[in-house]
Parts: sequence; structure tokens; C-alpha cells
Amino acid sequence: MNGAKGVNGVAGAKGAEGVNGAEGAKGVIKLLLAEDQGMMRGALALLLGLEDDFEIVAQLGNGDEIVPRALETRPDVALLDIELPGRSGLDAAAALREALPECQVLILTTFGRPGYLRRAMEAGAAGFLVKDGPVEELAVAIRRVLTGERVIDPGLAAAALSAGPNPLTQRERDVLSAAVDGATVADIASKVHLSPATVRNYLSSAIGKTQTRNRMEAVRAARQNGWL
Amino acid sequence: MNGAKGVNGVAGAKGAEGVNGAEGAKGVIKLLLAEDQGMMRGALALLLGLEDDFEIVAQLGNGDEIVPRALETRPDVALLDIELPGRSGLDAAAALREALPECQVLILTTFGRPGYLRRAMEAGAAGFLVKDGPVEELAVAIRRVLTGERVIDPGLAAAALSAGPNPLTQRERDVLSAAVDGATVADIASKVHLSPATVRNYLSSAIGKTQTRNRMEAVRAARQNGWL
DNA sequence: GGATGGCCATGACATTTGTCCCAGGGCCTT
DNA sequence: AAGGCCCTGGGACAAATGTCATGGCCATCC
Repeated sequence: MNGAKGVNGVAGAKGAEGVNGAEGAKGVIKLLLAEDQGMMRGALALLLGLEDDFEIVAQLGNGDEIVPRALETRPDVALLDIELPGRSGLDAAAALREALPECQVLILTTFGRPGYLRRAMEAGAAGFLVKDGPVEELAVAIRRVLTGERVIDPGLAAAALSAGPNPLTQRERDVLSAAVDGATVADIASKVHLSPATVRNYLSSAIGKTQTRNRMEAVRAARQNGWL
Repeated sequence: MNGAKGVNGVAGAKGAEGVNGAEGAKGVIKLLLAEDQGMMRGALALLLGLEDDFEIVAQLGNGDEIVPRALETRPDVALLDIELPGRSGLDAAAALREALPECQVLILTTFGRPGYLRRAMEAGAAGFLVKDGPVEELAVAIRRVLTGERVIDPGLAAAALSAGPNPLTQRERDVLSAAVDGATVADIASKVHLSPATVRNYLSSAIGKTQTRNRMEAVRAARQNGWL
């Protein structure tokens, strides 16, 4: 069996996770990493762990654990995915700013939706990265946000401004969200506790505001813009 | 500025990419990595590069480049994502088996859809991993497929068998694929060059076979099973 | 106080969608 | 040759969907 050492090397590095122990160093940057895709999470954790002034104090795949674990481990920077099981990363970001203001939030997402960026900023995030760019960006961004700087993809910022704010009302969002994957009007109505007729009205107005032709196009457009 | 060395360390490792040069070592395993998400691709490349018997001879984010680059760089194992811009990873896998039979294909995907696994096996893939499990799996899997072993998530294999084969005909797949994100019957008809009446017939039969209530549910179900 | 705008609901209406018939042609297997 | 399956179309019909007008209730803002 050739190269088994390498595998162990990889597996061994996982020990960086866990309780934050008695870390005496001064300049160490403590990181929390929330990302649902296991392989991505593991890979990022290992990479960031290679930087000698970074320390991953928590890594998790569930949105609900973010605030508790952050309070427990007191990270300097929280790297949050948006689409997570349980609480959304955007939700958690807002709560985290509240609960632990000294912790900078860096949103790391697959989709550069304008509305996501907008909401991230409103939630008090210090940075917004898409998972496309090179990995090197990540370490750079982490150091930047610690200086108080904001880190945002320039092209995305422009798109967010040009796209304007979310035109949908709360109810329209509710109904549209419930309309994903082909739910019928009756389904939506019972899910949202509204009259079927009302549901159709909201759908109609959402379709109008998104300038689309049917509910599915509306859902798509709304998602595209990060309005859901 | 603290710890800049670390960043450079990360960036520097990228040099592993490129032409395969005059590598004298005997036991080196040459890898091709196709993955569209830049950060994931970079992270995996770096991690795998850390193993001393691995060498990444090509990394790319486009399905169309897979076969050409493989012919150029002659990897021992190709790690392919399924959802890629250009040619699908499954397509490319089949073509690669044809063009470079000595190269083992390892499918690496976000979604553990039963139909994907089935198609991957039919395309001659040697392994099928989902991006959830730990990163360590990856290195292990790579070494396994080189011994001729097949690497498949056991739970997924069971699901693939119980789900049965794809019940949809070619046309039904075409029409259903064209029906994503809310295209109207007329749209689909013109996209597939069929009569609107025919389109509605195919949609109806697809809905029947998937045991759903409308086209969107059918699309969802078909996607879920990897039938598209 | 009045205007505005979101929220909730109805009824009426045209259009779209989904279903069930039907029919012909092509291809493959028995 | 016969049967089966897929591909392609059409017509008719019921149901679902999208639109519009109208109404009342409640907030907030000027």
C-alpha cells in the first residue's frame, strides 16, 4: 500500500477541530466555519488550518448551531454559507452580530444573488464571497475584514445596486416560496393558511412585479434575485 | 500585515498545475480534476497535492475540455463533477473510457441521485462519491479505484437499485427538460420542434409515469431520481 | 382627517393545463 | 405476419391557473 502516510496526514489534521483549549498565542485568528457540504467544509478547514495564524475553533453543517457554538468558542471571524439546513446563514449572521458584536461575519455562498448581498449587508456582514473565485481570496478576505474593511465582489455590488430592492411583500414571498416544486393553489393555501382565492391574488401580483408569465417563472426570477 | 507568508504558501502551491513535465518518480498517481466551483476545485487540488504520491496534471471547470486535456496529460484517475458547464461529467466519462481506457473515472457530485449512479456505472465509472462525506474519503477512493476496486456509497447503491431504471422515453425527457423554470407549452413546442398537442401528450405521460400531479412535480421527481 | 398601502377575501372571466380519446408511421422482436 | 413500443399529431373536455374589479380591515404617513 503506497503513500498511506499521506492519507493519515490528511485525517490527522482534523484534530484542529474541537474545544478551543488553552491557546497562548497572541496573533491567532479564531475562525468559525459553517458550511453544509461536508467535503467543502473539510477542505476549507484543512486549508485554513495550514495558515499558521489561523485556528478553526468550530466547524459545523447546521445553521441552528452557529450562534451557540460561536458563544462557546468566541471566534474572531465567522465564515457562513447561506443555504444551510436549519437556520439560514443570513438569519444567523444577524443574530450573531447581536450576540457577539466583536465577531466579523463573512458570507460565503454558491450563488451571487443581488438580494443575498443586500440582505447580508443589512444583517451586518463584513464581507460577501462567492465560491467561484480562487481559494486564495478567502484567506485574504479574512484578514481584510479584521481590519474593518469590507470585502465584496465588485461586479456583484454593481448588480445588487442595479437590481434595486426587493419589490415583493411579505405575503407574496410566503406564497411564492410555498409555490416551489409544483404545489397547487390548494396546497399553498393550506400551507400558508389563506383562502385559495387570496393565494391566487398574491401569485398574480408577484407575477406582475417580477414581469413573468406564470408562477414558476416568478419563483425562478425571485430566486435569481435572492428575493425569497 | 500579519501572516502574509501563509497566503503565499497557499498561492504558491498552485504551481502544481500545468504541463506534466519530466516526472521521474515511479509511484506517482496523476490526477485530472474537473469541477466547476472554483473554490472547491482549488481546495481539492491543494489538498490532493499535499499527498506526496499524487500529482494534479490538469484542473478545469468545463466539461468540454475533459477529454482533450486528458489525452494531453494522460492522468491515471479523472475526478469528474456531473453538473458542469458544457459537456456533462457523465457524458465525458463515457467518452473518456473510450478515448483513454487506462484512465479510471471517479464521479464526484453534490447530489446522490439514483439515476446518476446508474448512468455513471453504465458510462464505465469506477467510483461514485458524494460531496458530503469527509475529504479523507477522496484520497482513499482514488487509491482504491487504481487497484481495480469499485467505490460506491453503499446506501446510494441500494437506493439506485430500489428506484429501478429510468421509465421515461427520450422524448419525454426532452420535453420535461424543456419544461423547467416555467416554460409554457408553446415555448416547449418551439424549443423541441414539436406540435403543442404532442408536447401536452408527452407531458401528460411523464406526469403519469412519475406519479405526480403537474409538470413541475414531474420535473422535480425526475430530477430527484436523476432521470433528466 | 385623509391618503396610501399592505392584508384578506369574493366573484367573474379568459386562458392554460392535464386527461382521454383517436389515428398513422416506423422499428424491433417473436 | 403480428404484436409491441415509441414518435407524432389532433379533438374534446374538465380542471387549474392567471387576471381584474370590488369590498372591508388595519396600519402608517402627511
